[in-house]
Amino acid sequence: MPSTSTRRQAAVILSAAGRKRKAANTAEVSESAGSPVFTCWLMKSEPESRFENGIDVKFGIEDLKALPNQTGCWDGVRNYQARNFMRQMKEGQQAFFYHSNCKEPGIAGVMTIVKEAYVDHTQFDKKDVHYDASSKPDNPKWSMVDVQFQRMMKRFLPLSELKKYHLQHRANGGPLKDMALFTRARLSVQPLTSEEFDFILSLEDKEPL
DNA sequence: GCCAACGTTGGC
DNA sequence: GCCAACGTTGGC
Repeated sequence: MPSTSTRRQAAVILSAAGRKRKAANTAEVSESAGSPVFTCWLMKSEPESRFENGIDVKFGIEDLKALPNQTGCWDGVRNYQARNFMRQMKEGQQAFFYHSNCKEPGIAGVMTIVKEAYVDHTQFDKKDVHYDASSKPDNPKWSMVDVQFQRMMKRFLPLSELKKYHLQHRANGGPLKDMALFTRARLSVQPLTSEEFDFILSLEDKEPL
């Protein structure tokens, strides 16, 4: 969790350049730097086999759980915004493990960030699906973090249910009205406000909508 | 398998 | 720096 105290009401913040801009949402805003500080995350991965250049890209929450120490590196992110969010992650923060591109998409469990961003070695590996010929070892483009399995959700939270809440909250107000999963659909690593995170956790104890 | 949304690339 | 073409994501 962040060492600086946070404000949750602030919607207008000051960028480093000193220009006023609107925060993406009512996320936490740091006292000092003036950029939004996110503390919770959602990370997507595919739990079902799919072959890319002859290589299976399947990696579901069960695969993470099966690794030594239930810990693995989140490699292969090749999108700048997703990468930048990973670079903001701090050790000890929590992230939802989201299952995408599968029969039942949704949130499967919770993991912990156990190592902050470092060079993703797969960008230099010609055999890797996510090899990037344009990235040079003296100036690597892509980063990854290490994540550790924390727990399964008490019940799987399907995208369809989250979407119902999102639509409801968009109409009448509520914590999921701006959730990145819906407003930034293709982003594979996304920030959640603590309000979004806590609300989603509260759904575990509710009946499916 | 379809295709909408959207990020990236590259010509100009 | 614009923007059309292209490629990818990911729900359905």
